[in-house]
Amino acid sequence: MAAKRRRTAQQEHAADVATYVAAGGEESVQRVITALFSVTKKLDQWYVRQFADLDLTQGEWSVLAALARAGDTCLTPSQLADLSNVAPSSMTHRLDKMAGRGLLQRRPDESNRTRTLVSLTTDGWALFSAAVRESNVVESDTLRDLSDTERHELARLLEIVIAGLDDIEA
Amino acid sequence: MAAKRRRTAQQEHAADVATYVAAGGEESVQRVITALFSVTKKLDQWYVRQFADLDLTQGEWSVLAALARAGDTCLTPSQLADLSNVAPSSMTHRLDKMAGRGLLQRRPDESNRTRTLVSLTTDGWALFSAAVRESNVVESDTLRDLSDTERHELARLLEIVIAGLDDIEA
DNA sequence: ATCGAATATTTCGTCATCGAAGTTCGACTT
DNA sequence: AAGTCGAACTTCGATGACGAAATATTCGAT
Repeated sequence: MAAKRRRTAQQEHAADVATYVAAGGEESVQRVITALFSVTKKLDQWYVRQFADLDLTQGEWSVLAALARAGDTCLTPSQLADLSNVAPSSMTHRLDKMAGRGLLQRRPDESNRTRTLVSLTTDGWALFSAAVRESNVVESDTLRDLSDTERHELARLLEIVIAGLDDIEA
Repeated sequence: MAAKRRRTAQQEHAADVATYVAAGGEESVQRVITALFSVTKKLDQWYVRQFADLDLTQGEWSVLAALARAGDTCLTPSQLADLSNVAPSSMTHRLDKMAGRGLLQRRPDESNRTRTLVSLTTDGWALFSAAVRESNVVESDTLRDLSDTERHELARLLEIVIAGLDDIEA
């Protein structure tokens, strides 16, 4: 039962923020960033479990999702490596395995033969869809205490952040 | 210049959400979750770069941060593995390395000699503090388009989510 | 008191990932 | 038109992470 916990997640979170502030972080920044990672960390744990049912690692999922988001457009191994936050050399073996399972296919780019074009197979799309519907369950649970208005507001604020992300690294 | 991009991050994000919804996800859920991971993914990229300056991998950072958040309380390797989202067996070598660098120390627990207690050294605390101040820079940049009121609201909404996290897995 | 189950840590074999070097191809220069 | 530079992908050696088994200690039951 939840009442047995000595410290609630809220108190835990507040203490963590205090630690980062004491070490030199700004309060208004750390409060948001720490909360962000608390949520995604829990989500990551659940993804590992759920994807195991589908014989899918997080690395494979990131490839699957990147290709699905690209829609009809084929992607190159380099692009997939970028989108998956992984070294290009790591993508070779990962694509080998996934192609072996029939999730995707590689074909040479006719217009530029140094490139390889990767696209999802029907099985790949089916697995993507299954994974989305599975993960939507825990994601929905995660947000269950937020009203529709609050979800909308949360999305709006995060989208403001996203809009500014690409201009920062310059 | 930002105007050169064909699709803005906003449009990209909207298209991604549409893909997940088409695959069977709920719109109000996917809009939030997708945005969440967009932000943390970019942050992760920056952390890798910044921590490289301090000779720190993300795995080592998670150990450092967990010990710092624990404050005076010592943690066991198992607890650190849980908090870092890695297998307990992976923690052994990681602690070996960090102890070798003088960042932390291991000592046997007198009251239960199957346990080992890990705590930060002065050097460990110093590195933690340096890392927090470094990462606060990009984190602050990330939130630069949000007003104080908006940051507060964003933190508030995320904290609602956090408060419900522990009751879900049951 | 002793035996058995449970917990905490480490060791070991295997696989994934990384960075660097190698290979092949396209683009640009002269 | 040949040569050089750069880009894309792969191969290779080394490091890190995982799961299963081994070791050591505690707790509970007979």
